[in-house]
Amino acid sequence: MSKISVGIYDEHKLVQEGLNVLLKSTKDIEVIFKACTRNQLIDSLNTTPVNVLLVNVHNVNTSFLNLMIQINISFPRVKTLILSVHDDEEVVLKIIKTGANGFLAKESERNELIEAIYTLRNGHDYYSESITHLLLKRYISKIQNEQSDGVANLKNLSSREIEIIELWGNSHTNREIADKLFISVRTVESHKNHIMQKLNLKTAVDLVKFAIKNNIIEIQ
Amino acid sequence: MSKISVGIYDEHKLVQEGLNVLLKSTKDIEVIFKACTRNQLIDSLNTTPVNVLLVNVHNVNTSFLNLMIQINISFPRVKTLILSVHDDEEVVLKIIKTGANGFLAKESERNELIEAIYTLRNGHDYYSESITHLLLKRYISKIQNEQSDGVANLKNLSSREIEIIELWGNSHTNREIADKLFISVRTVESHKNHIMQKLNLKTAVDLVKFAIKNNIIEIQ
DNA sequence: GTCCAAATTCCGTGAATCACTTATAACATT
DNA sequence: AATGTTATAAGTGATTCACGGAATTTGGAC
Repeated sequence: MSKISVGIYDEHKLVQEGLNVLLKSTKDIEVIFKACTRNQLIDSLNTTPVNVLLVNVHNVNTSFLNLMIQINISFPRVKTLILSVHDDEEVVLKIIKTGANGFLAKESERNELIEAIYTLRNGHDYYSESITHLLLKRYISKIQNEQSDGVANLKNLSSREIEIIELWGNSHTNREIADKLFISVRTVESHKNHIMQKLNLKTAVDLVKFAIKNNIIEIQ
Repeated sequence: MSKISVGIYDEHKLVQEGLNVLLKSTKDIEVIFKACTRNQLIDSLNTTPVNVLLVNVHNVNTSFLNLMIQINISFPRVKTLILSVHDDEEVVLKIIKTGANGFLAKESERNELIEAIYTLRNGHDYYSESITHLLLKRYISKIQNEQSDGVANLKNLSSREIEIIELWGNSHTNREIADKLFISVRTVESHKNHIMQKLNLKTAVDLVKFAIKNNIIEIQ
């Protein structure tokens, strides 16, 4: 197997050099370029689209995120490995959303860096343990809350009211609902009004959102 | 620290006994009851709400999932640890959604079982490695796809039309949208009509669903 | 430049829905 | 008996929908 080509992007020259030294002693890895600015980085990638791009991010702002999105779209074969001291959920999520293939948290050491680079070259993603924990925690609480929300907030609504939202949420008009339930259109309206009051919603759009969030209706 | 009380639920007597033997030799763990049927299980939990409930699931069907939901709601302090040979994403997700606190895949061994029980008793969740990988993979692809999905289906809509849906989807009335964009209410209506035609949608509810699916609007 | 298709703007009309209020009977809770 | 919730229904005026037509602008294609 040929060597793994790596590019380094870091705005701090010194840190960049440090990373370079860390990698230099591994003979399967070859650092092809080191970039300090965005233009340098794009230029370097255009001439040599490396296997793995090591990105050390200091400030996670919109322009950085856009840069990452651009790179991941323009150079899909270049695997991006993020190095960041930021480990709060929001930031990590934002970065991963840009399409990053790996993420090393601040406690990662040299051997983990090497391992991550190998993993990325082999086509897999690598996230260091604290990051996976973070994501998992969030994901699990997310999918579990989908459920419990679906039970909790609904307790205020009567079964008839839920029935109305279900039908309406499945694209039936008030007329159709009324016919189906053998009640008048006005009653259907009344039920909906009560629901809106109970849930303190402004528009019909809000009600649809609520119904989706609480698994009363589905997005097909 | 007092012993960890454990309940075992397994429909197969033999397997149940096997689990019991595995735990018996650990002196910090005390198996309080073993249940074969749902009624037995509920009764046992009512008399002794154990620290950890070990559930070996054979068939993941709706009635099992409902049982788990019921238990996790009725006995929030009982931590449920799922044992399952099923490791396909759908099944695992369904089970975790019931509120399970831990999940051991088929390749887990005795020491992992013990570790998981300790972890649960200490108030944390435990998911064996293959499960965390599964979930992470799904989650990451999910949050990364949120990005690209938002671009695709919209190509038929003009930018003005998208603007309209965005505002409308964020709970603005036609009147508000008209004022904001300095156009008449009728124009707003026209745009929405065009959109409905283009996308072949029946009701406003459908449009909300479309907008959510395509990340034009968010469920907060 | 000319022409065409699409985008954007606006309106008419009648039906449907919304927002807010009132009201009654049934039923459960206290 | 008093109170509260639910399900039902309606009045009224404002808003929105559904369907139609139409004028103006804009961006390409020829």
